[in-house]
Amino acid sequence: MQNQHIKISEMGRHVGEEVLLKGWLSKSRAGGKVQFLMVRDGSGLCQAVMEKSEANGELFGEVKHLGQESSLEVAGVVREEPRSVGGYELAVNDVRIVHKTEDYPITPKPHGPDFLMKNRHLHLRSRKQWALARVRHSVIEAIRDFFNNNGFVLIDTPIFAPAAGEGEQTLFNVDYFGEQVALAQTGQLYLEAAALSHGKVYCFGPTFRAEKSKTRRHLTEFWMVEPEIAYVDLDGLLEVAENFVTHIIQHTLKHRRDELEILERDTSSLEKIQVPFYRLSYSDAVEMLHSEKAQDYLQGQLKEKRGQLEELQSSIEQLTEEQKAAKKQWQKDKLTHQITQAREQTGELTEQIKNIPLHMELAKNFKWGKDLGGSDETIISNLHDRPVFVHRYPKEIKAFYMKPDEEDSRVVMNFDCLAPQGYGEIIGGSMREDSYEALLGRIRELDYEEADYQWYLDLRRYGSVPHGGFGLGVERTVAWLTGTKHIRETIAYPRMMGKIYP
RNA sequence: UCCCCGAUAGCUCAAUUGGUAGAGCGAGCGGCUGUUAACCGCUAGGUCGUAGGUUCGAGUCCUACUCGGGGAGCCA
Repeated sequence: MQNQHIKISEMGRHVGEEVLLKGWLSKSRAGGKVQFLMVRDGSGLCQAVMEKSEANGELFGEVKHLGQESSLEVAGVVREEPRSVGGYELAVNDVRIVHKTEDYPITPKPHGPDFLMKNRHLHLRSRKQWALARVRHSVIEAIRDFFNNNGFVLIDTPIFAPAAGEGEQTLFNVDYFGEQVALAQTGQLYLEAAALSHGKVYCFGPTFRAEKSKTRRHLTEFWMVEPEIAYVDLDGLLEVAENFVTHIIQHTLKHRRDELEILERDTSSLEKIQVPFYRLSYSDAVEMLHSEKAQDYLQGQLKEKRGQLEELQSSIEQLTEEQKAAKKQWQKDKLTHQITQAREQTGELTEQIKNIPLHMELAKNFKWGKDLGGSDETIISNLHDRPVFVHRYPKEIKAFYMKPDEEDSRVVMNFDCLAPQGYGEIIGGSMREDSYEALLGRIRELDYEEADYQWYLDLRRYGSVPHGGFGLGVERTVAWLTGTKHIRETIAYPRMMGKIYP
């Protein structure tokens, strides 16, 4: 074991050399005279091939009985091998067993989400979860780079917060030396204060929402980055936001190709994305929902889904035939599994088909003044091939600190950014009310506790300037970039309603 | 909070109209020189989520509860 220890990702540079890999056995296939060990070491995956010889007979037998996820060190010669993952493999000379694992719970077969979440601490080792974590890492790297390289100063805002930022019902309450405080839902108010010191600032950390939402888009603890800029207007904010999102995409595409491929993400829709994004006022969005175009789109969807359903049903019939004809038991089971899956998809499609007329009704009858629902957002984002900014929402459905539009006092100067392909809202932002009187009026109108907001009002007493900012949800962004259906896989230890272990 | 679906072996799932619990994978043992969800043979593995009810008889029907999945509302 004198060989140089290298990472699997570096194997291409060591062809023909004797090296040492240190890692874990992710899978193995044993033959009588040769066995294939799939080794992972955190940097990648490598097939190590061990041939039985007179000298290594005992070791060969021992390695053969190693359980999945045993940890080991493997010495051998790197060689090119097109049949192997990554194009290289290791011809094994020696193996040192570090730890023998027995009965590893997660097998290379399908598992249910509940089981995987209960074994999240082990699930993190699986290939897709590994890839997902690395994409997340790069997304966060891109976020930090963008702000650090564009003159923003990082400000860490508190997690114990005395007053509600928005929506008082969704707070997690904490006992703070006998006083009831809440876990922060946003750092924004504190950030506004800091923006008046530095001009451009951002905060980045976890935020907490006690929303009782059990959907694929919600967590109770999620990471949000929030920039805040002094002397900016709404157009300026939109420009920052679109440059920011584009930077994240390009950075990820540049550094995480392999991971996106493991995740089977079709990157072509991401490659296309460039500035400027579409800009649509709320009022125009409402009109779009009422338009022929929206109805046509939904009709098209209906037709497409029905086609898919028919296709699925005929494939189920075919699979059933095949299953009857299958001789081997394992073939039958494989087909049974496929049929089960197809049936599940059928159920999903049927549900979607059932919902489309409902969505058509919702869109057609959408009343100005209401908030956009999930289906409305999906319609709007799917009518565009790039992200869409929807701006200037009705004042009544938005937070107290948002600044009304001078040209139309019914709406505020805010915006949401809708990611394509129905991944929903990834950004929410606004211009902030900078007039003392107007802000105080709003606080009184909504019957908030005036005393709690004195420091916030101070910002309008002393050198108030036009300012604004936005927040981007990391998990939703990662879900979109990776094409992950459920947000719970985009963070190592998801916190959701009723889920706190491990 | 509301609506829909589900809970059977370690895992993924079967079990006809209610009639004494099955398979694959995984695990163990053996066989096989290159496997890509390998393959072949054998072995072990179960309080059918919990509690009650209907019935001669309940995994299957009914009620309540618990847990999970999907969605609505709300949101990033």
